[in-house]
Amino acid sequence: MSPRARPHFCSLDAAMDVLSGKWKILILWELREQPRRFGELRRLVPGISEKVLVQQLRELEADGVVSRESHDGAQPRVEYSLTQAGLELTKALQPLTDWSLRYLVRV
Amino acid sequence: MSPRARPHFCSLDAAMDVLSGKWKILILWELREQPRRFGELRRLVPGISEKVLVQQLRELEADGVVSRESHDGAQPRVEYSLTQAGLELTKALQPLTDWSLRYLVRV
DNA sequence: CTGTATCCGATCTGATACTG
DNA sequence: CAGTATCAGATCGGATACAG
Repeated sequence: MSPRARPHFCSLDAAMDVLSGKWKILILWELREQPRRFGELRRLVPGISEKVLVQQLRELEADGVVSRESHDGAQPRVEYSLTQAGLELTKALQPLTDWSLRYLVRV
Repeated sequence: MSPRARPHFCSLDAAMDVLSGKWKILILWELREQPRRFGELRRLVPGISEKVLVQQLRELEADGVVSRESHDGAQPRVEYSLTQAGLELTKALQPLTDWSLRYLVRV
């Protein structure tokens, strides 16, 4: 769950908490241009288990960066997308990506 | 240690790895304006154990964002400071802090 | 003062099987 | 299709004692 039990020492700490989780960055990345269905995300994030995918999506949703929309019919169909906050978050991460390219070299 | 065993999927992922650790953000914050001695950091980061402080400092050092300088005499004396990469990293985190203030409200 | 060495519990992640 | 349930393994962080 998020906010996780841990207290925050500063606002940056709180933001990091939103991103803490092995796959969250990748999930946000896959949602950056369009909504994705659960099954799509499972394919786009190779190696993640269903349990963990659901869990990380729930946390991102609880933190207000992802929204979940369920269109149900004969076949269940659920779409996940970035909220405004989520979109702004991906933008706020750009300098960090640049820093990484400059100083970490390795990818 | 860092880079930790985990493979990275993108450069942002690599940057997040540098910051992953319960106290690293706080340690970087305390080093942002001046070098600090081990004992100072222990006091400035309340609640951290010596073991974990050393560990996180070693990882930050391995990732090239913190440098350690040992001036030894009768009393051991060690100073930690930000490298150029570390300083740039703190700057790259500013938009994330702003995002947090705008969208998370809580601190 | 600046660390090491242990041990332990909490948390996180993964594999697998199953359900509406 | 979109999840839940369960169990196990790995990793992380914390407490404490001790050392150079």
